[in-house]
Amino acid sequence: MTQPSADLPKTYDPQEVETRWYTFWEAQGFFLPNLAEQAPPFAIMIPPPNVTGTLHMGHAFQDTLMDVLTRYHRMRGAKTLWQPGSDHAGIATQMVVERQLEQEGSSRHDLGRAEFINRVWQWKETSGNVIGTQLRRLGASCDWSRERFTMDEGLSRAVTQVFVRLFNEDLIYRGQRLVNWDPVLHTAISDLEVESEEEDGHLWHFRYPLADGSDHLTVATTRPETMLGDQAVAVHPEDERYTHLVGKQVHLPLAERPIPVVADDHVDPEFGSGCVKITPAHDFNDYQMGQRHDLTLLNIFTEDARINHNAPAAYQGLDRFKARERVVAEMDAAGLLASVEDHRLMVPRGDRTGTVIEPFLTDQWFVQVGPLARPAIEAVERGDIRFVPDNWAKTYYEWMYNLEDWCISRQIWWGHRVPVWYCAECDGDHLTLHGLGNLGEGGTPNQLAAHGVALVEAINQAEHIHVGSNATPIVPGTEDERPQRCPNCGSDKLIQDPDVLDTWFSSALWPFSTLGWPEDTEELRTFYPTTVLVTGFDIIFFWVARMIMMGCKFMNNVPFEEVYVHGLVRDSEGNKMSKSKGNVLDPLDLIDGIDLESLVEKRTSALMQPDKAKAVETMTRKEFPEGIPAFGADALRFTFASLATMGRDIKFDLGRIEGYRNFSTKLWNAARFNFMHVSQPPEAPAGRTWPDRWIVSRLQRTEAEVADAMAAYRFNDAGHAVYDFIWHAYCDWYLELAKPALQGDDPQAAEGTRFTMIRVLEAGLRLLHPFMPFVTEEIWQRAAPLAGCEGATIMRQPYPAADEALIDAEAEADYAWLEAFVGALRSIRGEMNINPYQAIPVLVRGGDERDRQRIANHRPFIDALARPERIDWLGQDAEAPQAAAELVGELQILVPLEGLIDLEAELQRLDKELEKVAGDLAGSRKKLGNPDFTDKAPAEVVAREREKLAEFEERYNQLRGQRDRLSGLQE
RNA sequence: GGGCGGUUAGCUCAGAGGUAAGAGCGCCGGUUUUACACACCGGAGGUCACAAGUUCGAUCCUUGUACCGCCCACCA
Repeated sequence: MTQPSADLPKTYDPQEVETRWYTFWEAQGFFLPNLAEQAPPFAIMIPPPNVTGTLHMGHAFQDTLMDVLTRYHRMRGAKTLWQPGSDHAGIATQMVVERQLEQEGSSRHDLGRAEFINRVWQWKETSGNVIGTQLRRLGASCDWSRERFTMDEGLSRAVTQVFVRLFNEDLIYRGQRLVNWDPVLHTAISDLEVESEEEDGHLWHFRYPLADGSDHLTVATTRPETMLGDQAVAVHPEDERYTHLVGKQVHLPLAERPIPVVADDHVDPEFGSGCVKITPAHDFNDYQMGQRHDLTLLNIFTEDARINHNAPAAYQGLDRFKARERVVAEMDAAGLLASVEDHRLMVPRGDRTGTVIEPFLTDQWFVQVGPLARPAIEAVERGDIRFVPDNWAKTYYEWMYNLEDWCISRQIWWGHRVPVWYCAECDGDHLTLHGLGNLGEGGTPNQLAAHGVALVEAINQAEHIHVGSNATPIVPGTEDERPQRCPNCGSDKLIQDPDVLDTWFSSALWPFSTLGWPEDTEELRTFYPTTVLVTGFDIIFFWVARMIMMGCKFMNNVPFEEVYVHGLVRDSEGNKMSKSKGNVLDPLDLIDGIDLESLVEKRTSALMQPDKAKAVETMTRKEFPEGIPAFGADALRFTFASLATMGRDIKFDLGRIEGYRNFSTKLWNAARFNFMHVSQPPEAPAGRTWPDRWIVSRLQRTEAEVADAMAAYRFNDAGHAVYDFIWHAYCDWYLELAKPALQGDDPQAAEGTRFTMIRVLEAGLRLLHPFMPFVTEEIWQRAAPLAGCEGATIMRQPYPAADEALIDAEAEADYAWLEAFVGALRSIRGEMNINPYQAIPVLVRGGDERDRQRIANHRPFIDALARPERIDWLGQDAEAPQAAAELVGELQILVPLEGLIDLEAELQRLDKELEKVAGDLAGSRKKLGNPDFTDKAPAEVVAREREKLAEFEERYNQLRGQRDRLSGLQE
């Protein structure tokens, strides 16, 4: 068993403590749920980070919230699973490894498919999943024994199952469609992976001559190069300028072929000339119009967006942007360029490569989402899934009602390969094998056979296989991994579809695939549906919606009951953090610290535009002149929890984390104080003093507050309640109130105080543990035995729950009185600049019997906290000396001025106070003078207002009298 | 074009139809007291973006305006 050091240093050193405890927890298996336990389940699936990724602030934020929830529910007795894992991140990972190969002067094509995939696995084993280590540093209490990877055998089987079942239900189909094509990656991507930004461009106006040479039409385009694929010119059917031309032909320049003029509602007569060129194979709108008018789909691009053989010879092989220049130049030369104007337009770019995406005509696999969407929408409507905050449900509906079919095939190598085969014999003409190495150039199976090439060998060697639209898919039977023979001809020469599935296809299954589906496992029965999903709004469409669809489809139940949607972590200026902007903070640097030079180096090395390095450096040096100190994981976690307010982005500033680092130190020192006074378990006292009863009462209130806040995912409120309790109630007041007894000469009183002091500390540690797991464990290990607790770890102790019976109104009233009394004296001291250690004589007057008793009973506390020299009662009519005065209820507290206080200063102070009370008084009178208020407002509100008025009046008169006496004496 | 969110103390943010709007940081003044200067004590600081409406009462509800931000959408 790990033990905290016997002599606690003055300041808490998180680094050593944190790693020590994490190792212990993990080794002891404290993170694993006990399936045999009779307890309600609580499960959270981690949104699987990319295996290529490192922990950024967004992760750290999100994972902190998940861990707070996990630890909280675990301590509350739930059978708790936080399921960790990572995502194979097809495109991202493939890019990482390809970049490596590039540095070695190689490429994936040099390696071939099988070898390349090998290489990726190798990379994954050695350097993948850095995040796992980082999560541990953060304190994440995931069940690492159940860690999953989306390409694990089990998860891959789930992918195949899902694909085959959807395919057999016609919910997955293959089709030739216009898709978003990334010419750098040579793959299709989904709509969601395209990010459109407004950019500066031009609008070119071209003249297309009529075929009969009589006139011309002017069309406007932002993409001149696509004209090589134009199939028509469209005008609005009611546009009188052009109706007579509909049905005629224009001559398409450069391509030198005739195309028709068609009429279509979609054309906006107000825009440009009111004529639109139609390129059905290269624009989504034009594709639609092409369908309506039965136009040919003429593709003029290659896979890397060069001009292909369908265009005039002079253009073939040209890059799209070069082709654009050339088209413009030639049109201009031919006198057909009418004008050019500047134009802002939305440019679609790939979210990974940043390259301009092309609408491109290819064969792809799609999920028909309509039938899947309906139950998923209903699940949220019915309340089976609740979004927190609930406005996100609207965003969800909005998207779900407008779903387009989901393109799930990707032309990359790293990922789950589409579980579809084709028969080389039956489909001998529809399959083309490319890059066969020494077997030759390639060709269809039939052609290869004609040349005497062994098909199986060719299949194995093919670097790329093209599957024609008419090929017949063969999918595995439900239990099989792959079909052995063609069901049609019995041939075993089957060729697998070359595409892999969108990464999100497998992540959509995460909530059940990680629990063992399609097997009916105990974990699945126990933890599905999971309790809550914690995620950012940015992946509601990518991931959340798809999990709901898949869960409803394959589990007949929602994947989670609640979705907590958090905001984005931004820098202190409110900018999105990004490496290319050089404004990122690494959560690990906040935990362990980093010196300025390293920080500057780190931030300037990953810039997109290297010329910004100077600015980034200046900014960094200004913001972090001393670098970043090691705040510790606890401080970082508490900061995130405190900033986690509903549906709002958070700006991360160092002041906040510094404050919470201080909080951990504060707690540390409160513990040191305890250990100074408590060395063995104190005896339970026969009766408790009022400060003891008060702090216990206050603890119950805090516990209730935390429970309410946690139930509503109000992490900030929960954190604040604990903070306020520990710092302001326990440290500032309770420990100060404990000192007289601890240092006094009544051993029984001291023992009773020790008893309460250590037990409240212990409860406070448990209360705080989900937020600050490390420092609480470190202290708890030592405090627990003294507080009569047993156990190997705080993280498996029961979470403190409020006990109504321990709420003590009387003790709370005593405390409130004392706080006011002491506060009054401190305020006089503070404002009159009296040294805190100079004893001051105090006179009291007025008040009631209760006040008398309290002054007598609480005298030791008053002495300790306010240091009066003596307290004397003054008769109601007795002449008071010149004095500074405060009021506690009706009790007047006077501090004689003589030798202590400046009369002028006290008069000013009184005037200020009088002014304030006069304002309150007037407000209250006005309110009560309004018959509408007294008649219509609820009786209790009116009654409370009357009480208030009486108080104000009393207070005002007292202050007035004091002021008059003082100024009278002055004259 | 549609939708969503924001505007409260110098800064970062909480907040509820009804006392006198809060916290942390920062600021000002005081204190090295035997847990803690990463501390303690006292204090200053807000027309709750603007306008109208509902109400006995609005900073909170409604509508509108302004500014900021985000998401979605096919105007070439």
